[in-house]
Amino acid sequence: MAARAGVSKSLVSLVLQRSPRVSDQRRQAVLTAIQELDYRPSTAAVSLAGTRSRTIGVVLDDFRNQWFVDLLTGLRESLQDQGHRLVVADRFLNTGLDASPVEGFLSMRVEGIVIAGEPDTDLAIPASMPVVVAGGRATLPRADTVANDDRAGGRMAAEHLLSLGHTRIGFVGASSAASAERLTGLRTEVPTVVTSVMRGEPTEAAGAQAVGHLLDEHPDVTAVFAANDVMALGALSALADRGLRVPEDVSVMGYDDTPLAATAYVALTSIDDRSVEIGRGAGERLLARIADPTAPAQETLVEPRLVARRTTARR
Amino acid sequence: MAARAGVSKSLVSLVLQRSPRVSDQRRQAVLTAIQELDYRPSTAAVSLAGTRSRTIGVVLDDFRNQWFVDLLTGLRESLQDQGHRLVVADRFLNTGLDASPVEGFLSMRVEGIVIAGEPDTDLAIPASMPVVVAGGRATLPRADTVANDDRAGGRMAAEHLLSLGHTRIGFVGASSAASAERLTGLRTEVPTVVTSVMRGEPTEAAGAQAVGHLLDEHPDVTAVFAANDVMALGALSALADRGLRVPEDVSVMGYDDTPLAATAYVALTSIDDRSVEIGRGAGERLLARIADPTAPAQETLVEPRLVARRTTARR
DNA sequence: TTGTAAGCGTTATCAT
DNA sequence: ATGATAACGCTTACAA
Repeated sequence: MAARAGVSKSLVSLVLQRSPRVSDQRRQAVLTAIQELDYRPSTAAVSLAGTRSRTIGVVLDDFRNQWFVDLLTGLRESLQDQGHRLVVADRFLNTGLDASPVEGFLSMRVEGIVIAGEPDTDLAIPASMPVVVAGGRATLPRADTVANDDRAGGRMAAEHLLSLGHTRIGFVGASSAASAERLTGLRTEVPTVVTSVMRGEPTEAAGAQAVGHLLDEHPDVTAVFAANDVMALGALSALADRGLRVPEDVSVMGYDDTPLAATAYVALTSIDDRSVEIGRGAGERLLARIADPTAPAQETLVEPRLVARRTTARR
Repeated sequence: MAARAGVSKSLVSLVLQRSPRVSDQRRQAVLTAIQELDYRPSTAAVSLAGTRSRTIGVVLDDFRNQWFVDLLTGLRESLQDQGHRLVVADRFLNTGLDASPVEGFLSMRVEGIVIAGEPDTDLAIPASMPVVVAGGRATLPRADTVANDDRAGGRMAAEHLLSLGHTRIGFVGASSAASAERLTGLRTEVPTVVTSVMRGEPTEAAGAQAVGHLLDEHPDVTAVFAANDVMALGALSALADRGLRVPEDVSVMGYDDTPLAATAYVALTSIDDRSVEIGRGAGERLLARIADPTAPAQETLVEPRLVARRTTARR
């Protein structure tokens, strides 16, 4: 390549790395040659020859969870802007070629890994690899963690419903750590809360069933806090099926502030888990970890935020 | 590395490539050495030394459009299973480092690119790069295209509504090619269709507004076909605001069969655009294109499928 | 079937 | 400020 500019490869390399120790004249020569040849440095060669790959791997637990969109935004702000390339994979993206997404990342010699969501315990990440878990509750052995403060979110939900005059408050959840934490938060403010916690995944069906049980046992409940938006949606269905109006008869709120909740049609009051912030924080932690691999693992909690919409109203 | 197995690098290479011309004995030796050393071939070195990168780039127009999840599933089936690595980027994923996701892909020496959704016209893809547009209407110059047959979908919507006894049918859309095609399909079966097409993006708000106009002018409409699920959602809102029940007073259907439509709460009748199938098809086309770069660009239409749910009912 | 040696396109270390 | 040269970790003829 470099022949075109009439200089050595080393000089090209220096220009590419924006080194200041290059005369403007030579720099220009190289730059024009790059233009003319439509030249792009081979990432393969760069990461092979260089000391760092400048690449960070992001493992998504599931592309269907939309919160990763915001998480990525945050990660970009803290990582990409520092000159790192982001490579995204979900649990299945390159299986077959690799046993797990992590395999692929290791082959790519990524400098660090972000696990978005609940980490698979059997991910087999070498101890030397900097890792941060973003948004997941389960903490990986030596990994930093940046997550939503679910307990604070539960308290916020309580405060919101109390401020609207509700006293008979119900909770519907499932068997996840997040659900449990959110209930704990709620309970600190509303000790009298009545609950219906389903076993298994927090699905729409589970939400519908749970709210059914709840109302069977406590028909006087005037507000329901669901462990997440999907369950809240199930609750809305079940309530409608029973002829109960939301929010006139029963107030409903969810958690996560998913796009679903934000639609005008659903307009669900929810707790925003601040995914962008979590992403940014995770990126920063990862950089710190890379800079100092011996630093002790840290757990950061991000304060959530209430988003009031149409499904909650004054009693 | 290879020293551990007591063989040459070439032999290791052969084993890695699953070459049959290796004695079982040596192969075993290499395999155990790999285990013991926890060795992983460097993708950088592999793609630098090899003739092919075995990598395909996928450009998503927007991570917020969930249909790419299914598209990826299809792509995996046709591409990944053929030994190709998938690298996903959206329009913003690595900008800053690269001018566009395509820049990054070129640096990675991808063997082909899949544009998922509407292609940015200024993507600047070299003529020599195999490209297929998956799911987008706008066709890139020399690119193959695999897309949903929107016109057929429009006809299906018509048949569905007609079979339910509707005769006064309305359409709400926006200014996108897909919207126009879907209307065209509808119109072939229902020439008397009344329409309300908004300028701009097909958003929930646009859907609500459009259905408002439609009912103002044609209060006798008994069924509304929206250009997509999001607009349909807007329509549902507007209808509810007017005190009209769905489907008792008005039937509503959308297009795309998004996760939203599939929820029990919304239960929207929709047209499934068969994204998995589109992904698989796009992958196959891309492989064909790579195999024969001179082949003329082809346009493939995938037949959609009606998914009847609660928002449409017999008149 | 296995080994040898020459690259692949960069960066990095010395020189100059 | 610039260049020569040796890596980087593989693949791929070509030899043996």
